[in-house]
Amino acid sequence: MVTLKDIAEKAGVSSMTVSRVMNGKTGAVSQATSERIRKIAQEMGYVPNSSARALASRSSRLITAILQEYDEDNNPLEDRYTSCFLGELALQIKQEGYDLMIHYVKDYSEITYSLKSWNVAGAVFIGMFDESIQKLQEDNRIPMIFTDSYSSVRSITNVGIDDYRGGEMAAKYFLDNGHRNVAFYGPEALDNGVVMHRLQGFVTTLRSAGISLPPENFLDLGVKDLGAELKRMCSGSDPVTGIFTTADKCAYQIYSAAYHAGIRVPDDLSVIGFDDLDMSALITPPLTTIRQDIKKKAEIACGLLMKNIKEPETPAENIVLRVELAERGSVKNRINGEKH
Amino acid sequence: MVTLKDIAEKAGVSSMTVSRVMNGKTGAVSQATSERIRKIAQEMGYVPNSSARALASRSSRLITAILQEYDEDNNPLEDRYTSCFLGELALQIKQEGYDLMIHYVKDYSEITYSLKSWNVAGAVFIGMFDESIQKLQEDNRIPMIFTDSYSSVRSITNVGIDDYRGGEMAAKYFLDNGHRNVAFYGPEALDNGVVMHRLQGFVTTLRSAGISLPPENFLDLGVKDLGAELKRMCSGSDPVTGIFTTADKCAYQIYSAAYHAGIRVPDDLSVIGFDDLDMSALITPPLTTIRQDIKKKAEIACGLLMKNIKEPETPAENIVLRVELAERGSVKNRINGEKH
DNA sequence: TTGTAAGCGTTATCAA
DNA sequence: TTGATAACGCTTACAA
Repeated sequence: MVTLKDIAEKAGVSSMTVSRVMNGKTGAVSQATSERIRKIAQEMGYVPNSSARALASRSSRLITAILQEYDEDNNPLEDRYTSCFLGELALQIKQEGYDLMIHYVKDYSEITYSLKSWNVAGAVFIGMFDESIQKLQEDNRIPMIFTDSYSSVRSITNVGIDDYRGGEMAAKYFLDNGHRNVAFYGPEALDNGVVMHRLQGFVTTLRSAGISLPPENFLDLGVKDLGAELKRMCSGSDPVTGIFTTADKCAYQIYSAAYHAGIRVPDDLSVIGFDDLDMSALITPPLTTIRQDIKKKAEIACGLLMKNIKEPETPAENIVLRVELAERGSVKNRINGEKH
Repeated sequence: MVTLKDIAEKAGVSSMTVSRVMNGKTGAVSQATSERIRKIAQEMGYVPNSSARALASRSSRLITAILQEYDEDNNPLEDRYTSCFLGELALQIKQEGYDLMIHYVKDYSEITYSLKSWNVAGAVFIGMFDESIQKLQEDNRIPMIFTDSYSSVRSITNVGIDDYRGGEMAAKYFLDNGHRNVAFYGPEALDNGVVMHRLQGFVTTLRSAGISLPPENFLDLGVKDLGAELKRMCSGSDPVTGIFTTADKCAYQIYSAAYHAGIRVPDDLSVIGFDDLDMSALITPPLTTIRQDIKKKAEIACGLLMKNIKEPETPAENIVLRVELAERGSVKNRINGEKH
């Protein structure tokens, strides 16, 4: 391993001088020595020891991404939304010259560990951490960026989207296309800020058009036989004609279940998703969905993080990104028969 | 920040004693002191400083996953195969008590940095690194696990699958179902060991049945208008009836292009994919594909890594996992008309 | 069973 | 513009 000292000896200077050069503290070192040292370091294949750096400077150029580890069969990175976000984050963080660790955490002690153990410069939280936020802030003074949080704690920096508006748009689109009996498919809403707001936007908009969602039109993610439920809904004298779901990946499940149950999308059942994953444009029929810009979210998360690292006194801010309707082919217009 | 020294003072012992306790070097410390120290550490919220540890012990409980950064529009983690592998790897590595960094790398110097800078205990390479392997091994003495490598360097530890066999199975399945004119869709094969072997297995099997793949039946990933190409192939006096592709995600593209071109899968065109991503069972028709066990691959990669960390003299081994045919609904039997 | 001393590679601080 | 020295928090090696 090549150290500062090795280079210093070869160059006939002190290791401090080398340190200054390696850190680009030019202006403090003469042009000539600087050049010479840089060259020697290059030749010897010097790579700075980040551990030593972190120890001596009490901070590191290291960011940790904290993901919630639901359970062992449900890996966060198997979720396309999450992997897409993390991928973009990784790219951005690299561009800023930082390194990235990923930490799956199950409980509070694991979060603490991941924050303190490596003297990380900052952290990005991916997933639901609303309950821990208060304590997290008291216990740590490092910049933390949350995503999609609806925590009541005002002093956190968060990047999210307008979930309520997304639900609104979906409802409005169903209404505009002549759907009067619609359903919802998603996780039980109350334990998740994001889902709850999407659902609220959806339900409220329907209600103001005089339409209510009866309990039997709520399909839980854990439902045993989705196809059978769909069949039940889509039959009878007043069949459900449209279903809104809280994530595109759930829409894919609906497509599959519908196919096997002999229900045609969108002729028998229209579907609106949420996220606009790249797959959504590829499936048949292409999925009409509420689009959010995941990459932009990651970009902003990284930007906020850097800002907070450089200026620790930056006030907390909550950024809400827009959503938009990606109009494709999974909703049937029941007025003129067209498919969007 | 709570340090060993803080705990030591509170407990009235030396920091070495605390260190021993924290590292579970029980047997070297009396039961009583051990208990007491553990309790104090707990109360004070002690978290070991990994940087200091790494520095002092010249090794860290840190693994780096090295991913190839193709270009900025093509993030490795957007690839479902990669994110699935990495997700499982993250889980496994956590279970072993190690931390995980991810490094996107573009050139050799970036690999070197990611290996040396943090004194990592080991590295897992995801993607193609065949050219660098030789130099990598000379420059570094840490355990390195490669995946899907067809490097000619014999002394590397690798986990891969039987790509050739996968191609073989696809060809055989087409033949068994009465397809005589088939095509291939994938990246230009020569620059990628995995693709090349899949293709070879495919082509060789066809050839021994007296069938050859004319150049116009090779579709490049970069083709401008996939739908038009498909249309061209599927028309004429001797239309292509089946297409094999090197990854499920490419099969999805085929589905989409076929749909828009008015080509029915599998009635007009049968499709066989590779990987068996979770989406493949969900799309319509469900995709017949060559399945590989991505999670198992990650599990084995982690296992090999740990073995190499604990016993540095472990000889190199190349593990080849089986593939199998996931028979679903995207291949039509041209003999009896059934769809698999 | 416990402690002392030295040192890991770097940076902060102060002095020259 | 440069260098000496003392940390940073921990572990290794050895001593008691």
